[in-house]
Amino acid sequence: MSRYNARVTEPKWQKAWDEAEVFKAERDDSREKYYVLEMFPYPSGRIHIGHVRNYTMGDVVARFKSARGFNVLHPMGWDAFGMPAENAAMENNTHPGTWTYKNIADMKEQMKPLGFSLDWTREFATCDPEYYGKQQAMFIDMLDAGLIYRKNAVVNWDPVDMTVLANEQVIDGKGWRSNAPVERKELTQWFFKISDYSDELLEALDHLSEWPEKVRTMQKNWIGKSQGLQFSFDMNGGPDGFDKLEVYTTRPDTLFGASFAAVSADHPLAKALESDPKVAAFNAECRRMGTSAEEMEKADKRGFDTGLTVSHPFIEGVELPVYIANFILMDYGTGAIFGCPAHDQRDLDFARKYGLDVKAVVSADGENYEVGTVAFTDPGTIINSDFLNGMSIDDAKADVISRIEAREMGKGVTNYRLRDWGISRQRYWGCPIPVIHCDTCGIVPEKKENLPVKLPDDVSFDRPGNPLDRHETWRNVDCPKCGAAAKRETDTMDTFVDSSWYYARFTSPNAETPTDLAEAEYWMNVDQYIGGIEHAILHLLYSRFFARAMEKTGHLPKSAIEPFNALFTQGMVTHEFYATEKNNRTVYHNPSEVIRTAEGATLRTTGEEITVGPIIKMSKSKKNVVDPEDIIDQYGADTARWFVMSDSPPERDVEWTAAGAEAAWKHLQRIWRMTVEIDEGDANGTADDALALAKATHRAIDDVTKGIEGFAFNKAIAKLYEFTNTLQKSKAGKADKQAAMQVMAQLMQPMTPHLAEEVWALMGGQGMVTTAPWPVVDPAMLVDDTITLPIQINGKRRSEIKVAKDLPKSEVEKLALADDAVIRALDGNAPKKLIVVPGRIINVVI
RNA sequence: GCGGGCGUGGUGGAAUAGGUAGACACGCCAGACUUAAAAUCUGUUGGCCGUAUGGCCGUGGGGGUUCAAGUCCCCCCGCCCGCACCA
Repeated sequence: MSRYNARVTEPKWQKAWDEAEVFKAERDDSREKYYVLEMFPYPSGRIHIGHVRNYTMGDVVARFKSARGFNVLHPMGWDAFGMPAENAAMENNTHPGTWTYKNIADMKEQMKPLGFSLDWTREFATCDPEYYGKQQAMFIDMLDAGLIYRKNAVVNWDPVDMTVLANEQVIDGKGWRSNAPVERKELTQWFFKISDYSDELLEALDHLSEWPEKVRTMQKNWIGKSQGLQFSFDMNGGPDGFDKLEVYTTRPDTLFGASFAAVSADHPLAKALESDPKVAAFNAECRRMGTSAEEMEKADKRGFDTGLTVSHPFIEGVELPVYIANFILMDYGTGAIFGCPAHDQRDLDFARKYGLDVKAVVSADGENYEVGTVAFTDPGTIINSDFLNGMSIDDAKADVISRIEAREMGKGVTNYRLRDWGISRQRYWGCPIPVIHCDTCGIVPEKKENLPVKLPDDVSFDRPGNPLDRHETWRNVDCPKCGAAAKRETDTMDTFVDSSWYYARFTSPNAETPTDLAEAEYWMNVDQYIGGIEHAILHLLYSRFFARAMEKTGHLPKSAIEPFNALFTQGMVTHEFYATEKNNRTVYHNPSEVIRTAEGATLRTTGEEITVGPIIKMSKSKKNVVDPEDIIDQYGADTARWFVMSDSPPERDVEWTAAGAEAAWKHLQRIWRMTVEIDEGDANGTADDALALAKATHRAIDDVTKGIEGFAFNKAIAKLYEFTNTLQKSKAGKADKQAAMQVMAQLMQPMTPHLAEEVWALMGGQGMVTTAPWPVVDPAMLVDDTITLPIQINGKRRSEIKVAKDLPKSEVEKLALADDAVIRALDGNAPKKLIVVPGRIINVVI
């Protein structure tokens, strides 16, 4: 019996597809298009089994839609700018570009054998000058359109390396290389005005019906629309220019419970008080935390009593102390708050720590009570609040706002948590911001005909900091406007900018302009976008904004402002990890170095005992990565593809196990064996068997189609297993089995295209299965005349009866009461209740 | 800390709209084939009690609604993702 040899078969079919150019996408206005896109990878150098899963999902959809007659666009490219290239440059003394393009070549080499239906003619990398030059052109247009501006913002500053650090490079408040405590430093930075679109981005979420609810909720919360009150307290004893303190609150109803006011350490007031060394020291301490919100919120609540007070607007003679506090974000609201400890947990923690009053002003039952360690944040009635007493929270909010407005102390405002998008990066390996700073003309965009502003190649990474800053010939240019000596902007763009429009570039990857509107009109939107849940907020929100900004500047049609029609977020691939201890240091081992048994694990080379760690996301640092190349070498691409699609639902994490891969391989071998057996098999069979097989075939078509359409690939595969079992046991004749096996090949094609081609060819299929139309289900073949109804007695399943599909309810009741188990249970009595759910279940209540 | 999600046999998981919990697969066990092993095929397999008909218990834990709860409601626990300069 011939064994299926993936190593020979897979390259053969890949060559055939290439030669027939079956995956090349071309605009054809007479055909309906379908655009499938997986989030493009960062070229780290190795593909990862997580990539295989991501791209296989996209490939299944692409191949399925293609079989369904759509004109499919399924492109691939590289998210190629970013810090790892610079880190590699520092470590290995290579140029980031050399490193990146080598990685791209390596990864492409690893992806090709997987047989994805990708149109490689559209490939690009975001670090190609042809790509980032178009991005610069759009930057200039967006600057003209008022979508970009400059303002001061804080960055993590490493005082030893004299460089800006990313949040992930700050570890416990220290620089990752220098180990020096980081400082917060203000720099003038470039921003996209995403906040202009806060409300629109929020409203439009409601129409993204094919996005996961959880992603929409996360974005909604991120945008964080709130109705609140912005008003000024009169301040007592403040420094010059600080006779007022402006605060923002979403709980004006709790104003009578206020017991303190607090400002951020970055607030102008806090800075103005820094002549006091104690204030300066406290502020410096707060600023030592790095810039991430997470760090600030996790830190112990701490405050500094400034000795200043503010007057309560409604309670004569009451003054509240003003603190500088480490948990107030300067970026949200006004950077200053009033604290009502009874009804906000952070304020309560703070108040308990500093011995401030805690007065309940909202009560569930209208009665007064003592607040313990948990703030009361539920709805209720206002108490202890003078003219607000007895009101609901909403009425009290409205009342306080109107009174404050009447006294001209402030006003009700709509506030958003969403901040403008800071895109300045003080780094080399990114898209240069195409502007020039001229002493006379100010900020002048580069002339479009001079684009791209290319990154200079002659740079060194032997010292920290941005090489562009010290590159004199690159930096010193003539002002495009007046011709005087001027300086180029040395900040480059956040890599999120690169990934905010690549989907649009794929529709016309060689256009002289950023997009070709006719192509964009035809191919946009992305019909199915697939990627990791970790991108739920930033990448997806930025892309939604950027599409709008592109539309405003004429680079996308109006119809494409919401670029992703459907979104699917897939889970990670996980694996247990292996560790040994050496000299008190943990050493991690790759799964390929390990012999794993049911009891434990040993090192392949030395037989040393190994600790088996929990199942976690595959990561380089824990070395628990499985190399797809090894899997392909051992079993072939189809096995890898089949395995990552089977078992786990795609939105959930999947654990890579050697046993699972082995099982996938066995199944594919079994399919091939069956194919050969059918080919060599008996022509004779009965009509009954033929009908049963045909029914099973149509059942399989229906199930697999629904499975793929619903992104339930694991269920589609389970149905294919069932169909395989049925087909193997079938006594139908050769022609009938061949027909069934052809359908099997068609249904398997999206998952295991190479094997499917081979099966299709041997079973006499016309042409390639990759280009064959999807099989059509005959609904008449799905119908069964009789159904089995379970009988419950008091809610527990005790028996079952077979009845005709459309037997009337009264007849079903009679049959149920005649059932042995029911007669026994009733013991001559009448049932209390008899519930018949047609087609579903019978429940006899005794 | 805040926001979002997930939790079902030994394992991965299935279960339209509240209606048979455990489809399908792995593993285990038993059998067939084989000198033997591998491969393959067949069968069994949630736990406990029972020779058996059968009974009880079971979807992270606790409570509730219902004729009926994995599914709905309340409380709790554990794990994962994000938190704006990682990509």
